[in-house]
Amino acid sequence: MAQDLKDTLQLPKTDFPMRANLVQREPSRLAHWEKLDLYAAIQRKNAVTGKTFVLHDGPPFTNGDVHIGTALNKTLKDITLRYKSLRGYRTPYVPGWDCHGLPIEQKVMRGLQAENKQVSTAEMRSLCDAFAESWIATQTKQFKRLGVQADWKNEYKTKAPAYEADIIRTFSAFVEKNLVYRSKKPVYWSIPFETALAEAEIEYKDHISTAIWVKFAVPVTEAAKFNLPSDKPLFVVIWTTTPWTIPANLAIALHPEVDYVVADLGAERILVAQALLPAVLEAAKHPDPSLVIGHSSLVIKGAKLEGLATQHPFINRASPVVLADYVTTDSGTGAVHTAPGHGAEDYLTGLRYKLDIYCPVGADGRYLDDGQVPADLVGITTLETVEDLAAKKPSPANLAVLKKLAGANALLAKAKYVHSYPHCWRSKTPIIFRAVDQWFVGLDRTSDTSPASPRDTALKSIAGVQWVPTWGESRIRGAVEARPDWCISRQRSWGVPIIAFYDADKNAFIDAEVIRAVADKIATKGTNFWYDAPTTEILAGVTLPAGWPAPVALTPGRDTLDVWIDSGSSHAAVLRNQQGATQWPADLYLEGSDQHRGWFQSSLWTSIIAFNGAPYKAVLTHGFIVGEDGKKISKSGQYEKPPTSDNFIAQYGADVIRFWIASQDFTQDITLSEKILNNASEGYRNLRNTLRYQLSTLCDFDPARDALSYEQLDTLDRWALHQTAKLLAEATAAYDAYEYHRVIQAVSSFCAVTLSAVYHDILKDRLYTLGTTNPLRRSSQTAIHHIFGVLVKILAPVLTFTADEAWAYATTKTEFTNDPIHLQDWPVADTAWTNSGIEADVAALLKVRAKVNEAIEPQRAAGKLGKSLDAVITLAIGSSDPLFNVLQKHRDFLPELFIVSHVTVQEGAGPNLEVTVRHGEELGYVRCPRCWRWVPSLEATSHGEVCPRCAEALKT
RNA sequence: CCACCCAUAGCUCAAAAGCAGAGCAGCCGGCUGAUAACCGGCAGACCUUGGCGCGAUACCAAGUGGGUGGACCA
Repeated sequence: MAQDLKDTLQLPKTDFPMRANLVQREPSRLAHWEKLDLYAAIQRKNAVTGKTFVLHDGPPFTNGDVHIGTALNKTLKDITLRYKSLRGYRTPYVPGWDCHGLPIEQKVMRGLQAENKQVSTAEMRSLCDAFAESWIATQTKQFKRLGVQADWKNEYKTKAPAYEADIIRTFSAFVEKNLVYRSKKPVYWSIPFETALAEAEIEYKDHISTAIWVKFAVPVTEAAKFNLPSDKPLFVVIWTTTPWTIPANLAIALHPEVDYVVADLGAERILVAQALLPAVLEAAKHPDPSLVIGHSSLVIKGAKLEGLATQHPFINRASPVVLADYVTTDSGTGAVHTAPGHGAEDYLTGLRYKLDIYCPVGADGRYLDDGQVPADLVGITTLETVEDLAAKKPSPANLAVLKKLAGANALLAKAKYVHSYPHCWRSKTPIIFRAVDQWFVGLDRTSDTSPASPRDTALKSIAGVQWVPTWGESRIRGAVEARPDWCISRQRSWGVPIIAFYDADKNAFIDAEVIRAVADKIATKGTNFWYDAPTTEILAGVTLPAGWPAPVALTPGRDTLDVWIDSGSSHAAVLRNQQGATQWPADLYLEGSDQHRGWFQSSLWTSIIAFNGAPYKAVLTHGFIVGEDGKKISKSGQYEKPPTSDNFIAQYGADVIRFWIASQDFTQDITLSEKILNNASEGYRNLRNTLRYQLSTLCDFDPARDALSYEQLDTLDRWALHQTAKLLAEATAAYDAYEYHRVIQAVSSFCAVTLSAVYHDILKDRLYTLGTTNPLRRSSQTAIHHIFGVLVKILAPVLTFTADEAWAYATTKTEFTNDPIHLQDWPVADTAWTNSGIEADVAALLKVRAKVNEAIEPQRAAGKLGKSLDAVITLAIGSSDPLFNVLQKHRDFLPELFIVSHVTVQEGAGPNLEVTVRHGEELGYVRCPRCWRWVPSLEATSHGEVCPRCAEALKT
C-alpha cells in the first residue's frame, strides 16, 4: 500500500547521471561537437550581430606535453571566449605554435650526438621541423581534451613558410626605418665548435683559474693632474681571474663612492681600494704589511679619479679609469680590469664610455695579428683543452700573458682561484667571452620619416592599452624604458634567417626591398631555400640597390633572428592577414605575467615599428601555478607524475580542472594541491547535482504548454526569480571584469544556499504531492525552468561539458543535442523578476526559519523528532514588532517555508520571537501516509486514508 | 640590492571606516521520495607594531612572511 501511494506522487526523474564520470564521457561530447563543427556554427551564428571579439593566442612552445600551467592559460582564454560568444560576439580564435628556438634545436642535437651523427644545417632544420610538428599534434589533442575551442583548422605555426615570410617582412620594416645596425657584442663562445652558445648551452663547473694582480703604471703627468704623488713610481693594481683578457684591457673601473688609497711599498706606490689594501699586501706577500701606511691624506673617492690615464703593462696604450657601480670591495683590489670585448658588464661600461668593443681573439680562440697584440702572443690559443683541465694546466694564452706581465714587471702577485665557471656543454671546455658582430635594433633612433623613436611611440601607445590587473602597465612601461638596443641576431640553425649578405671581406649588405623580395620566395619555397640555394638563385630577379656587388660575390648570412621576433610577429602574420577572420589590433592578449618582458613586449616593438601602434587593446595577465610550498609546480616535488594537463584530466576530468581554474583569483599565483583539487571536485558535484535535481523536477514540464506568466507565479517562486536576477547581474559583472572566481563563488553559494537548502527543499512537497497540473506546481516548475536556463548558461563558459550535457537533457531528454548550449544567447532576466517587496518579506521569514531550525535541533537530539515535517510550530512575538505583521501576512505560507506540518502565530509577551516545537502526535494529529504531513484528520480514498489535500490530488 | 604585488577560518574566495560573509573541508545529528544524493545544528579567521580617526582588518608608515620582475653573480 505504501508503494501504491508512492506511485501517485510526481517524483523527480531524469536520465542525467548523478555520477559525472567525466574522464570517460567528456571525449564523446567532444566528438559530438566536432561532428557539428560547433566552432564554425558559433561563428556563423554571431556573424550577424556585427560584434567581434578577437583574442589573439600567444603561441606555446612545441617541445613537450601541455603543462598544467599552459592548461591554465588556455582555459582562461577559452572561458573568456565562450562567455563572449554567448554574449553574441563573433570570437575568431586562431591557436598558434611557437616552433623555432634553441630548446628544440638542443634536443635534436643531443639526439644526434647520442648517435654520433653529423648533419648539414638544412638536414638539422628538417629534423627540428619534424620534432616540432609531432608536438603540435600532441598538444592539439591535449588542448582539445581540455575543452579548448578554437579554429584548429586555421592554426598558425611560426615555422610555416608563409609565417616565416611575414617574420622576415616585419624585419624588413626595421631595416626600412633604418633602425638596424651592426655592432660587436660579447657572447659565450665555444672555441672547439667555433660557435656562439646560448645561456642554455652552458654548464657551470668548478674551475681552477689563475688570479693575478696586475700593476698599471700612472704616468707622472697624469699623477700631477690628479694630485697624486709622483716621486716614486705609482701603479693602479687590478685583479682578474682571466689573464688572457689582459691584451684586450681598455680601461680600469673604480666605484665612484669607494675610498681608494695610495700605499707606499718602499720602492713604489700602489693605488687600491682602502678596504682591500690588507688583502692585496697579503697576496703580494709583503714582508711586513704593518709598515705600509696608506697616506691618510691620499684617501680619495673613486669618482675623483675618473679619466686618470694609466698605462697598459705591455702594450703602448692608455687604460683610463672609468666608473662603474658593480665594482665591489668583496674581493680583488677595487679596481676592475675592463675588457669590453670579453665581458658583459665590461661591454656595458665600454658602451657608456664609448670604448672600442675590442676583441683581439679569433673564432679559433687564438690571438689575432691586429697590429696591437704583441708579436709573441699572436697565434697563441686561449683554449684550455680537456687534457689541460685534467693536468690542471692553464691555457697557453694565460701562460704567455703571465710571462709577458712578469717580464714587464707588472705582476704584483698571482694565486690559484677556484670558482664556478661556464663550460661548453658539448666540448666540456671553458667558454670564453668573445665580442662578435651582431645585428641590433636601435630603439631610440629617429629619422625624417619617423621623428618619434620606437621607444617614444611604444611608451605612448602603452597608455592607450587596458592593462588587467592595472599594475601590468607599470610593469611593461618599466621593461620598455629599460630595454637596451635589441640584439636580434643569434648564431643558431633552427630559426628564421636574417636576410643579409656578405662580401668576401665580410662587409654586410642589407636592404628592405631585397628582404621583401626574398621573403616572397621563402613564402612559397620555405626557409631551407635560404640555406640550400646559391646566392644567384636567391637573388634571381631581384633588383639590387646601387653599390651592391654582383650576387656571385655575395654569401647569405647564417645568423637567425631572435625567436622573440617570430612570436612577436604573430599579429602581423595572423591578425593583419585576417587569418581565420581575425582583425588587427586584437581586443585581448591573455598570458602569464612573465610575458611583460616577453611576448607582450616583443609584439609591441614589432607592431610599433611596422604599424605604428600597439597590436592589442587590452592585455590580461595571470600568475603561475605553484605547489603547496609556494614553489613553481615544475620545481615542487609534490607530484610523482609530471604536472601535465593530461595527467590531471585523467584523474579529475576537464570540467573539474576548469572549475578549479575558474575558482581561483588568477591575478595572484595559483596554488595546486590534491586537497584543492578534491575541493574543486566537491564544488563541481554540488553544481552538477543542483542541475540534475532541476532537470528531474522538470521531467513532466513542457514550457510551451505548462509555463505560467510571472503574474501567475507563487510568492516563493517570485522570490527565487528575484534571487536569480541578482545572481545573473553579479555573474555578468564578474565575467565582464574577468573575475571568474567571483562567478564561481556566486553560483556555488546560490546553488548550495538559495536553491538546495531553501528553494529546492521547500519545493519538494508541492512538486511531489500536488496534482500534475496543479497551478502551484506549475508555478514552481516555471520558475525552475527559468532558473535552470540562467544557471546553465552562467556555467557554460566554465563547465563546458557538463553545462551542455544538462542542456541536452533539458531540451531533448537525451545525452546530446544538435543545438548545444554554446550556440545559445546569454540569459536575460525579466525586469519583473526583480521584486524587492517579496525579497524583504522572505528574507525576514527566512530568519525566522533559521530560528525554527535551531529550536527543532534539541528535540531531534533528544530523539523526539526526526524530520522537520514531524514538527508543529508555535511562534509568539509582540504585535508591535514589524515581524508580527509579516508573519500574519504570510501565515498560510509558513508551514511550507519551514517544512513543518503546522504553524501557529501568536501575540507574544516578550520582545523576542519565541519558538515552540511539538510533535504532531502531541496535538493528536495524524500523519498523512502520502505527503507525510501531520494533519487533524484523514479522508478515505481509493488509495486508503490520506489528508484532504492529497485526496484532492488523487482525484486528478 | 632595487621595484612591484599579496597577506581574512584547514582550503578557495567575499564585504565594508561602524556586530567580518559564504562555499568546501571538520565535528554532531537527521532523513531514506535528489540516495556514491539530500537536510539540520555546531565550531572556526582579519600577520606584527606604530600613526591619523570617536571608531582601523580596511587608510598611512615600519616590520615579518610569500610571490614576481630586475640588478648583481656566473
